[in-house]
Amino acid sequence: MNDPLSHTRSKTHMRSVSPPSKQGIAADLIALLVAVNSGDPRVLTIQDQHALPSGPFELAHRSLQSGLRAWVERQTRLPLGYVEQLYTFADRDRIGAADQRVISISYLGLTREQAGSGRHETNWRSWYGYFPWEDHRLGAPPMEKMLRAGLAAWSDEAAERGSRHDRQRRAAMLFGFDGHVWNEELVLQRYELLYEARLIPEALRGDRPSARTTTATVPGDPMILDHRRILATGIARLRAKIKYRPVVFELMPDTFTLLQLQRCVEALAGKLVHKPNFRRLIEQQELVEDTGETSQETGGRPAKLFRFRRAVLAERAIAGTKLPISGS
Amino acid sequence: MNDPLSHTRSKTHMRSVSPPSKQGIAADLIALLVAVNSGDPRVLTIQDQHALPSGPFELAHRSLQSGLRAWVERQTRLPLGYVEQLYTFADRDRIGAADQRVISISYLGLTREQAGSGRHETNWRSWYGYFPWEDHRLGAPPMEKMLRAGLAAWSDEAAERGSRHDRQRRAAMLFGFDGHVWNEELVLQRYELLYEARLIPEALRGDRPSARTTTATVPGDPMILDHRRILATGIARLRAKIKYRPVVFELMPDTFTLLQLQRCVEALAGKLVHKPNFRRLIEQQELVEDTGETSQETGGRPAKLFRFRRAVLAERAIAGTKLPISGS
DNA sequence: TCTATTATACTGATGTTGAGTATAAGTCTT
DNA sequence: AAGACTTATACTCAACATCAGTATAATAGA
Repeated sequence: MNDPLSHTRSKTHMRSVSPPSKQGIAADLIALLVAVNSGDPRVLTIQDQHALPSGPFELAHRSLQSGLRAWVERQTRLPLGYVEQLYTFADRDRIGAADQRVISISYLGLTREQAGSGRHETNWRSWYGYFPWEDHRLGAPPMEKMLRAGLAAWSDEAAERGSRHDRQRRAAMLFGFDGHVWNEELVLQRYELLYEARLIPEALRGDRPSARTTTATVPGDPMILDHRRILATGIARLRAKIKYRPVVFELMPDTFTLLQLQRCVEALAGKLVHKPNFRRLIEQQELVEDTGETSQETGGRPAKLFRFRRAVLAERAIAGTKLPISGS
Repeated sequence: MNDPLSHTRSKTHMRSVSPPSKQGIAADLIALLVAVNSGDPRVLTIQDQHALPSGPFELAHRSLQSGLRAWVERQTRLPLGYVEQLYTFADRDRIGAADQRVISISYLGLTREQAGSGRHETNWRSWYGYFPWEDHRLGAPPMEKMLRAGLAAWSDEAAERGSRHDRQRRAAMLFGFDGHVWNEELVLQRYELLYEARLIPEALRGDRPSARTTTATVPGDPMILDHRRILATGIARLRAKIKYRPVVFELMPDTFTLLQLQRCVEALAGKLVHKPNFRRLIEQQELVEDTGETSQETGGRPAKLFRFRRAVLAERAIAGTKLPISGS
């Protein structure tokens, strides 16, 4: 039998291992670091650049994740509790300039916002600054009217009646128009729809300057390259994950009240939850334990302070856990 | 602060865009193609090599996914319905040889097994040949005794009593020992535990020949590099996905009976489902429509032939769907 | 003392899920 | 041709989870 690792074999075979490409491709590790502060989910950006921090993947790194952990912790001194791979992108048309070619391997990391640590060129920004339409905690945001108008105009652009209907239906389903329910997990799909409808500044980058002003774009800060897409991917992933994995606690201080925990979940999910049900699930699943202390900074009756039961990470590192955010 | 990661730029900034690395890194696209045939979930391999087909990512490709689609469809002539990115690996210690460095971007594709199409150097193999312990359709497989013994021995190797207990607990939770429930989605975690316990041939590759024979490994065919890990990732993903997305139909012929559909789901999940409940959910969710025809090849009462209602892809491309496989 | 605010405990309706049973309509065996 | 066997299909019931609402407790501030 042939040695599958050898580089010298028949050309008619599908290859099991690639020989090193003639032209090497660069690989970047991109970090989406999330913290929650006073009801605001924030991401670490490079100051005034609207860019996510990134570093190259190098031969010295043992693995992708360890490479990421290494440079993030060294540069920011943030304690990275939870880290997971998000997605790998390499779209030629999505990075603005057509000549470079980079593979972007993005990671999501959860941490606590810490003042005065790490480099000062970095900044924590609310993710709703980039995605104002994703915050439904106070009901549909005011700017939704603009979204709706822009998407309606885009639908009307379609040539056939069938595809016009199709666009309308997709917009309605994703954004919860016309009696459709708002599903907070569809962050990426909504962003991609707006991109397709050219309501997102990033989508207009390839245009010639003369053509740029024809369409009005929607509120929400753009980012460099396809970083806003990575952010959308991360928000979607996190909103899905908090429902069945106890990852919220990575974002909480050591002790907290149940309302604080609830506010954190609501900040991430972008929608409010039913208080009694939230408490019931948290307690019934024994995710937290009483510290015996109380917090009087609530403005009302003092609240018990709880602490995450670290033991659950061992008990159900695997099996699962539920947070009460209505499924659909 | 020193930045050992940067080659060229100011030492005080985190970078937002990498300059092309001096030393290019090769990127491979690895395809995990799945089909189900007569109750057997199969993966496309390169003949006699126990390797997944792969191809290099090239500058000509518009995106990673389109690159993959292009060469898979060209080389195999398989209709790739559903394709999704699995994971990106680049672990130095997991590819056998320490000198090469490749980023592997793996994709999962669903298709129907077709005879005589494409290259003949390829082969469909049951995935349970690689993961015999994952098939619980007839209850726990006989080889589970070996697994259990091997894991027990590994637990006993631990120095402290605490880590001994920890190992035992992890093994029990993942494999469903001691009253723990079997969770079919934990394919990857189980594989990684066996790898850590050195019960998997792939884990012994770095060893010196003299040390190799000390441990007995567990049944199940090994694959080259870390391809078996990619397979584990794909099985896990698919087992999770069929529960809330109508992807099973990508694996079915145009018309089918409800029992055929059930057998397909069971083949993927590796466990049996309750027939009445399965039918109830399928019909109540209007995933299928009656063709008016019947199949008499059942051996009993003729069964109605159904067809997937393609409309649901538009209706809930997004919203979700449920298949009845007990959650935990 | 009254009011506003938050914490905490309980209740009922509704929906989902898991499991069991009964009947129908064919094939196969003798 | 009768009976056994196999598969299809329809229905029922209990357990449990989820959603929404209400009631009471304990603090701060007017």
